[in-house]
Amino acid sequence: MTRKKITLSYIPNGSERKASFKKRKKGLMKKVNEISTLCGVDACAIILSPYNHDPEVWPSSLGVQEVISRFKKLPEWDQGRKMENQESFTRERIKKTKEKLRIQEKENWHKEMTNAMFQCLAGEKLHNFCFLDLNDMEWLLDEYIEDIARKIKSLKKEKHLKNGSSSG
Amino acid sequence: MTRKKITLSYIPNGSERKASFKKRKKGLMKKVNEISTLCGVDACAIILSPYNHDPEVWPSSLGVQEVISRFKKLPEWDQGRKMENQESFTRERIKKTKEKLRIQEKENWHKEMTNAMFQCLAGEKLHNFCFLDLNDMEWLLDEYIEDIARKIKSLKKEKHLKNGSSSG
DNA sequence: CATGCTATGTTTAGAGT
DNA sequence: AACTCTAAACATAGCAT
Repeated sequence: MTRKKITLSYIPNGSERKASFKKRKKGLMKKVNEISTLCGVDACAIILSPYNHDPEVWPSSLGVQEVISRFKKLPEWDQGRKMENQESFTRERIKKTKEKLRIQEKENWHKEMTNAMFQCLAGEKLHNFCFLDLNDMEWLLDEYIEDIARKIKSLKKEKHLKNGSSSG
Repeated sequence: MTRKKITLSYIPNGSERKASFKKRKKGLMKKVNEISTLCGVDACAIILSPYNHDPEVWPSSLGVQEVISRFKKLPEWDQGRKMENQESFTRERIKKTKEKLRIQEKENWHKEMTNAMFQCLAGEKLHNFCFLDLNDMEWLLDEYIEDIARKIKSLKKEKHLKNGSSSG
């Protein structure tokens, strides 16, 4: 079998999650483009992900600025009205969000453990972790992992050189 | 046959376009919800359409405010950087946009004609039309149509009463 | 005009490279 | 890990009600 029915909940496996994100981001971008082209409406999407430190935006930065400014300008909007037709959706979302929260909390614990470990390795630079949010943390961790991988590699190389050429 | 391959261009027929919009809006909402749930990212979509006077927003007004404020706050973003990976997409979009523009211009002419007609019916209130954009115009027109429908209804009722009870 | 249906076009999970 | 492939899941155009 090549595909199972999706269950709408957080994908625990990191690389699986990233792969899914990449595919779905592309699909979403296409959809936003399609609805705006086919139906002649202004549409944009914004994604904040740990995979790109900057936000990812369609149809373009300028386009979004425009849509946002129109969104903010509308006098009748007033921070949360006209959501009646999204009400049921929102209600359902609350349930999902709570489930997500539980998973996040579990993950947070894991991250904290990992962070503690990394602090031992990377020193006091990490003390300002408390000022960053989770996405930034994950990004930062990736950076450190790469950094450490590089160090390991260079150490191996060094060892190899020592063993290979009998320097002494 | 029940379905043909879509050609990505503005749907000229109004009701067809609206139907497509409704379906695709729902689909887009689902997708935004899915990517944020499955991949644990913050995502939102904003649509400005002539079908709703207010912008339509996911996951919620507050959620969008949050995403927008984070989007605007990010110091490294700086109004248009990090768009390299969307560059080719944007280039293609320019072509589509030009085509869309031509169609819009045609539609605008039509709307102006219709507006002129309504001005004759609704009087000088409409003189400030020139200060509004097209979406607002359409919304306003809907309002006037409803208003006129109400008047017609009440006139009919009046006539009915006169005919029914022989009020001397 | 909205809603529901369904055949078919489109997306994407899982597996392979 | 990033890319390709493919079949199943999913979205939706066109039609019917």
